[in-house]
Amino acid sequence: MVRKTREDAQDTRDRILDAAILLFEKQGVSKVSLDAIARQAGVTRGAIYWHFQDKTALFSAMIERVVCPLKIFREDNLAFMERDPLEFLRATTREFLEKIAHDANFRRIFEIMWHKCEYVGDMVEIRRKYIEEGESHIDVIQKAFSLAREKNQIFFAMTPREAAFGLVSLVDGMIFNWTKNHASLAECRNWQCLLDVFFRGLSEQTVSCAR
Amino acid sequence: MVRKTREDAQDTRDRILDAAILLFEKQGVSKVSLDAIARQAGVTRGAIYWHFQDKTALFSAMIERVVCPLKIFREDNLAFMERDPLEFLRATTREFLEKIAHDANFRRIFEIMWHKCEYVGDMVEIRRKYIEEGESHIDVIQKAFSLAREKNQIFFAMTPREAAFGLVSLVDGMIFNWTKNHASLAECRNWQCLLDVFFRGLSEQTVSCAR
DNA sequence: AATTATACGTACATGAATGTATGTTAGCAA
DNA sequence: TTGCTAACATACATTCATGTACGTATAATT
Repeated sequence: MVRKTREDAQDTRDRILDAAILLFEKQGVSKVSLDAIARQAGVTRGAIYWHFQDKTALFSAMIERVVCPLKIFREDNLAFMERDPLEFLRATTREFLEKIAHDANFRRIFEIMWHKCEYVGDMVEIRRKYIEEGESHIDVIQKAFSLAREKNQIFFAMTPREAAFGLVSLVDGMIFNWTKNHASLAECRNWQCLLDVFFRGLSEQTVSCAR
Repeated sequence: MVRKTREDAQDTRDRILDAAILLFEKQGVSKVSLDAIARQAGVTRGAIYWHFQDKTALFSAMIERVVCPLKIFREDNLAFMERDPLEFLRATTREFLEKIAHDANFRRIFEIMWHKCEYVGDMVEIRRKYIEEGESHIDVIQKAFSLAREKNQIFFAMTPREAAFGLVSLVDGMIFNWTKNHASLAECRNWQCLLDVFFRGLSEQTVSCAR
């Protein structure tokens, strides 16, 4: 048994990545050996070294497979931002949180990235590439806040940069505590309220009262 | 050279922990060998195994040394909470953030704990013990929110538990993004504003206007 | 049909980290 | 002053993960 068809090979690759998610979540990225991943996937290390250059590349591919199809900041979404930046902020944030809440594999990825991984060496670059640029890149949030204020959708005293930092921090913190222990997973059901708290608090009081 | 005095031994122990902080931050907890720590501290592995049972115990001691003298939730502070819960929340949060902002060694600990450490096995228990219970244990925050509402200091629609989760998430997220890349460290100068945003947004609008 | 490249499995060589066992010296108590 | 033990250093055994070289059979290509 060797030399599978292309689809079989793709399936093997996927099984390797699935096995990696499982083991990384259980034992942490650095403590999982390639042999353990191989055995979990029902193959040998040879298969892993065929599909991936090394453990880092495997990790990177694992992230990429889940993050890339998301594409929150794809082009049509950017058009959405131009049209209604405030709703864009709410919608993308909601979409992101909903995804984490309901997509188990997606949530596992974040559990790994936030709690079962050490960001040193190549890992720093990987995080920057897939998470910051792909998901919550603060520049986009900042621009949306800037536009929202220009369009008189919301008024706030701080800079758009600071507002963006605040929103990202709140969301990141929620996900962080959310994925930390599954116990608090249920409590986060009404993250919507907490987002409302942020946006309401961000608005100046005149606006808050006028509403 | 052997058999130092008791003070020398304590100094050796401290130097080992300092070396561990340095290397953990640079290379991540799991990638740092005990030999590397020993060499950085100017001793051998023998010294480490004398002072600590193993790497996990060393890590635990490293955290404990920095976290324990903090004691945000010590008894007099709990009395403070009973007296003025809302100010207690603001003050402890501020104290905590100030500490991280200005105490380099303290910040390094959090950089390690949030970005250079994998929480599996024993590490889960260590995090729970020193960080959750010692720093931002949500139960205390929750109780403060509950008291603040009883004393008519603040009105909010959600449960105290949810409010506490929100505050902890915001602070955690700020620290997370703060320690992630030192670039955003400067941006967090006005975290005070972001906390105001949260507390203002938390308040019902009637109160917000009345103020 | 023959060839070639693919998709792995197998085997080995290397290095590195851990734990422990044992040595050694100098403070400290009697 | 003599043990005794604290505070390490040294040495060794074991395990384990990695990388690579090589084998191999089959799908794809020609």
